[in-house]
Amino acid sequence: MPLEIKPSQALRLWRQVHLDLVRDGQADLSARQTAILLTVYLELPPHTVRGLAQQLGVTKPVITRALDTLGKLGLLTRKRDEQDRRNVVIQRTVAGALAVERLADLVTERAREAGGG
Amino acid sequence: MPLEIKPSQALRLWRQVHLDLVRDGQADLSARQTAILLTVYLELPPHTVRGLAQQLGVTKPVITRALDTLGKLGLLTRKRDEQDRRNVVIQRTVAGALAVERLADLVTERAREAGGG
DNA sequence: GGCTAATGATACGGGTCCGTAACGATCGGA
DNA sequence: TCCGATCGTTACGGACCCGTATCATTAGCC
Repeated sequence: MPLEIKPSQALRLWRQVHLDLVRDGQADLSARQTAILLTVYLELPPHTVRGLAQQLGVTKPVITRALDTLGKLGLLTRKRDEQDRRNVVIQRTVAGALAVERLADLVTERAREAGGG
Repeated sequence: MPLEIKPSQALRLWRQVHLDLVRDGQADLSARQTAILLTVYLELPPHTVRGLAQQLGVTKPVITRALDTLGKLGLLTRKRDEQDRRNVVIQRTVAGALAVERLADLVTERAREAGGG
């Protein structure tokens, strides 16, 4: 069941949600950080720095730094992989799950309002 | 006609579009910059620094700096208001209009794919 | 043990952005 | 003309992020 949405609706939705995020005083995440956060919470674990770098098409330091920031915000954590101690596994947190859930509700609600255009 | 979308669909859509933006090597815009850009292109002119600051709930320097960056990227321009030379009018550009249009298409297409979940 | 390969983190110089405060330019009315 | 109000911008010290190159640690294999 495809999701029917017109370009004008899409833009209104995109704008309104971003306005909400800014006004709610949420952390001003960049597109990269948002992509990382949602990938960790939507895709099946395990998530590694290298894997994320490949998925986003960016270098590893970009991921490391984004994880620093997102970790500082409490949205996710890192843990050594005990099977292969070279790896670091990125894990979800309660605060991160709440933030993602809040975003989902925000988009859903704004989508309802953005109808008919 | 409201836009029916489930939270899980909303999140998949949000993630996929952000992934596309990152992978396409677009400028890594923050939520604030995106909100400003779309406001200028969706709302009726004229747009001023003060007006944008009020709409976003941020201070004026935040808008000035965002306009510096977005202007450097060619996504919009500033012009003195000749009626009241204290004011600066933010104007759209061809490159900006194209970028916004591309975003609209991106969201629309990904929405189609994000259906059924 | 010694080698290579792979992982994630760090160093570096440079750019951007933050919030607060101050600034110059401009308007409008006394 | 002068003076307060308003506009957008800039200064400041500090924090974050960039891309490239390099690093220490670990794994796996001989």
